[in-house]
Amino acid sequence: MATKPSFWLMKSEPESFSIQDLARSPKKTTDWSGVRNYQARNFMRDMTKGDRVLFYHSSADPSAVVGTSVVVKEAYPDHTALDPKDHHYDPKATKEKPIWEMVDIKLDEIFPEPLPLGELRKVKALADMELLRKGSRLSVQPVRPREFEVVVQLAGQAAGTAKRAAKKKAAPAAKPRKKRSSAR
DNA sequence: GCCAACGTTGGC
DNA sequence: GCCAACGTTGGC
Repeated sequence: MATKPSFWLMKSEPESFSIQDLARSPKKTTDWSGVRNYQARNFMRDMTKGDRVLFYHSSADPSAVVGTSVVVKEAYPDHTALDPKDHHYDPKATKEKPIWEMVDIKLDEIFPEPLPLGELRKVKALADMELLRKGSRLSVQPVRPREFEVVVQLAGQAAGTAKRAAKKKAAPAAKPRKKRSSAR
C-alpha cells in the first residue's frame, strides 16, 4: 500500500447493530450503510483498505469502545438511499448521483472488556480525541495513530485486570492447600 | 446569504 | 426523559 494505514472510529447503537452482530455476520464483514451526514461520508471516502477502525457502542450502557475492525472495501454507493422502503431512504439520491456512500469493515477483535467513555476521559493521552469533545456527534471520525494505540493498549490492561479479579473471586472456593516445605 | 425553526444525536 | 449541541431546511 502506498500510504500508511489511517485510523478511525465508527459509532453504532448496539440495539441496531452491535459488534456481536458483526461477529455473527458472514465473513465477519458488514457494509456501513445508513450514514446520512456529509462530514461522516467524506471521512469514509478518505478510507483505504487496511485502515483500522475503533468500534464504538453509542447510547449503550455504558457507551464504550468495544473492539476494532479493518476496512476491507473502499467507499462505494450506499444503495439503501435509493430504496423508498428503507428507513434511510433519501429522495434526493439517484443511481447517477447516489450522494451517500459506504465502506465495508471486517471484525478484527472484540475487546475482552469494553472501554467505557468515562474511563477514556480519565486518560490524558486521549484528551484531544474527537469522541471526547463536548457535543461531538460525528458517527465516523478520524483517530490519531497514537490515540488508537493507547486505546488498544488500555483494552489489554483492562482485560488483565478483569482476569485477575475473576481469579481472586474464584480463589476462596478453592481447596486450602496443604502446607509443605518448599524446595525453593 | 442570513437565520429561525426544526429534527437528530447521544450523554447523562 | 431531559437537554445541549449540532446539522439541515426553507422563508425571506
